[in-house]
Amino acid sequence: MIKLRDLEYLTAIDKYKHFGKAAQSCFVSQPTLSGQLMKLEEQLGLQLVERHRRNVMLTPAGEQLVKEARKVLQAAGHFESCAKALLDPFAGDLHLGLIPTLAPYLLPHIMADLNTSLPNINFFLHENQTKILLQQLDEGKLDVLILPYLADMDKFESYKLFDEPLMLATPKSHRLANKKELSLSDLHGEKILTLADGHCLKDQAMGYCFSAGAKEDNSFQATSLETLRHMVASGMGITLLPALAAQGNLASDTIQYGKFQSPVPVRGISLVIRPNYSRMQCVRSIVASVRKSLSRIIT
Amino acid sequence: MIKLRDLEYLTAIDKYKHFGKAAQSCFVSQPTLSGQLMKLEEQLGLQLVERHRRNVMLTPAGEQLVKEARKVLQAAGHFESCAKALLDPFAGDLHLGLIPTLAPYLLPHIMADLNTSLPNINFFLHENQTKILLQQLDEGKLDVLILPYLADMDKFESYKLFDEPLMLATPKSHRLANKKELSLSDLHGEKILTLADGHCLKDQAMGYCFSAGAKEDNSFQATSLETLRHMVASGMGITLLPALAAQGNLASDTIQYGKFQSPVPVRGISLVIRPNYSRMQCVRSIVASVRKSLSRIIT
DNA sequence: ACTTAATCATAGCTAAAGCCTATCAATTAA
DNA sequence: TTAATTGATAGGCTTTAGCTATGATTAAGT
Repeated sequence: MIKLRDLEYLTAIDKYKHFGKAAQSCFVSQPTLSGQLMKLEEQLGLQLVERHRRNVMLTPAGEQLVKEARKVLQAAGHFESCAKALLDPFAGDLHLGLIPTLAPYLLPHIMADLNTSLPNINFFLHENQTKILLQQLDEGKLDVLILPYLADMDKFESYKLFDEPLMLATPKSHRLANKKELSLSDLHGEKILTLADGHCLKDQAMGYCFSAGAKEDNSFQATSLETLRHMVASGMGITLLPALAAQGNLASDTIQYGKFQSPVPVRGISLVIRPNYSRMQCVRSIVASVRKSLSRIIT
Repeated sequence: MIKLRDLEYLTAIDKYKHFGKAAQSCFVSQPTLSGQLMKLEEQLGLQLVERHRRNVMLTPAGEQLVKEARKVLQAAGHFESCAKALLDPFAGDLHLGLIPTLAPYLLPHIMADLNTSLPNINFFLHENQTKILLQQLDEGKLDVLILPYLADMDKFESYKLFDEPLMLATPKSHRLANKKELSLSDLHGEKILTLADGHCLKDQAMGYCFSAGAKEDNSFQATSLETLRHMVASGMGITLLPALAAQGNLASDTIQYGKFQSPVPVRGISLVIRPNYSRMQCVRSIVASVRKSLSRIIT
């Protein structure tokens, strides 16, 4: 295998036509350059340099190979400068995965801050259900997920970002619409509208509801939170909505959003990465940025 | 300095996503590849590979640098294949220098054979006076000279090709035109037309003439053998012409070419190269080819 | 749950290679 | 003839790329 150093020696000889000066330019002794060049010639099986006391010159083969050598060294130099440019741990592309019940409500609150604190990171956003996100994270297609951390994700590493309260969404006409001091136990006997299977929010929300004695309304399953919200708005039933989705008074004329008193049902939103993920500095910045953004919103 | 071997390891990891298999493809042990890759990462200051038991993947930086690495390796490969192509000692360009009193008369006799015996050599022909040719040979602008070898060329290496007799060129009307058993001493008292200074033929021819008691006609100096021939043809005088220039019966209706009896005046034509010239095999072929070509012409 | 297999990292060693200083040999210039 | 220049040679030192053996961790199978 050719060595890059030898190619440097060769180009230096071509430049200086003098072993001593060429060696000096390579910061080695003259015997070193002399010896290595001879080895290279032996290795290639052809003479590259014509040696005379007064006059060193390249053979035709040497001339031609110097051109090739320069190309190789140029490519190697590009490799190194490329590596140097990549040294900035706060630069490059980053693929961020979020679940559908979080992305549209969270992103408006965090992206501005993220782009400010990590100006050289290009965020690519991916919206999918938990299972798919985890698989893509594992495959390396995604770098970072933001989703509720569950026990079965213990092969990954997670950083808690915030707890998102679940709020009760009711039609204005509903009996719970104007109740103060709302508690989970108030759900007893209610039928709850839910999302379709696969959305982790469904499992979490129904977990709270079951334990409170409420039941799932099996007559319909919404494919998105917005569908769910519209169903509540049109009086079809009640549901639990994450705080961020309830915020902003969407359909506030027809829907009442109620806060639960303690124990407040929440879903814990975490940032999830592969263990050994290479850009930990970046991850720490993201965690800090999102926490800061959220602290202004979730009390 | 980056090492090409490390770049091979990196691309192998990219290909196999598996240290053991990548190492096998590079014909090294797994710990070797593992260690070298870690060194590379440390050297660049950035992580290239995300290591998991089940799943090895490149970091974004790694992905990008693998592309650069491939370019470097491709250039290196081209260097080596280029070297292999140059291995053939009987291929490539060769710059051949000849003097003006030889080139037009010798080349027709030798080029066909040279091109046959060295089909992959591209001969570039250069016609100049001895002094210039020697300087260009020394500078490496020329590879091989064909000219009369003189004592002051002892810093070069020479191979005798043939002895070219010098013939007497006279107008048909000249007193020596029809003389049989021509001898140098017959030149006694004659005035000899000569070439301009700088042509080595002038010095050689006049050397023979002086020692025979002839003198130089200072009224004119020809700049080429053809001019000289025309001057003889038009009755302006006599001169010595090299046999190859006299051959072919040029202007044979007006000029008589006479052979000298022994001692025959000759100029010894040699092939001259730099000592240590890299393509000796080629030189030997040229010498052999020219000698063979000439043996058919000069008796 | 325990065992086995797979896989990458670590430790310790060896051999080769690159580099150095000192010196030689050959040439050129004074 | 002498001194200076220049590339090659000799011998030794240090680094490093490579190996084998082993450890640690995870995935999978019984």
